[in-house]
Amino acid sequence: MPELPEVETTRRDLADRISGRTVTGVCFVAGGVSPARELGPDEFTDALVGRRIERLTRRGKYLVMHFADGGVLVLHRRMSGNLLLREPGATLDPYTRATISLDDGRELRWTDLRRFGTWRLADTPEQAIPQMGPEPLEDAWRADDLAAALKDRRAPVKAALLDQRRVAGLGNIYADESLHLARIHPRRPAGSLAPDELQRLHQAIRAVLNRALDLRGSTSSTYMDGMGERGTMQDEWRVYHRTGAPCAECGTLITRLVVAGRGTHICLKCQPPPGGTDERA
DNA sequence: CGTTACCTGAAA
DNA sequence: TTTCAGGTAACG
Repeated sequence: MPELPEVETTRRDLADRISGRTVTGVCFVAGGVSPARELGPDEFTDALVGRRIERLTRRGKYLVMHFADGGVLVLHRRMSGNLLLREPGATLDPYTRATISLDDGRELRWTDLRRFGTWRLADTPEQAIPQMGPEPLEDAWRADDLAAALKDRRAPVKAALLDQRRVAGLGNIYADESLHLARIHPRRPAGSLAPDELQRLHQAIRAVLNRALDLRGSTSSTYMDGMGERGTMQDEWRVYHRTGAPCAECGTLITRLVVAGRGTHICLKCQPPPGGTDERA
């Protein structure tokens, strides 16, 4: 899915453009699973129409639309969801599953090829968002916090990075990219990292996420920002989706393996396997 | 802990 | 035809 940088890019694109607008209509495209799983389309529409959008925030990979009455609409894009703001009469976007009409005539469109994305209405964000770890781009997040989150864990460090309860917002792309930048093998037990490795990983996560934010995220197939444009971070991927291509650091060909059930991309020379044993794809 | 399920393709 | 897919929840 869109990970932290992609969700934050969308938030920045849309926040000022939809703040102050009132919802005038909601339409769910018929057929298939609706993003609003908990309420029927009519009920959901009734619950949204007439409410004024006050601001748009983000927590991990969740987008939160705050209404003037204090309630929230919490969106999660999962694998292929996008939230686009379109002008009146704009041509239809592929895989549009739902639309929210605004009082300036513009329309928010929810596109989602795989239909995994979810919308939840709640009184507060906490009601709709599960417990989640710290935001890695906040100043308050230090190497010590990462160390504490990984301490005593025997799970592969990559699995720990993908666990939103330890750090919020990392997904498969930026976990792989961060581990390569930090020169750490994804199968290393999380609790086995030395202090200097934790330091490097902490710094790498920040560097990778900040660079991705500068480049407005990564687009490989379905991701788009709030205006429907592509990000360009994919042009700087070090390992992700680069199986068989040379590592920019040492020229070794990038290997693909499966860790924590996810496709994982590494340079075996830059990221030596744990235990000295040979590791293959 | 790892695996499966959810859904619909796109790419090999 | 088969594999892979940016995420999570549920299951064993």
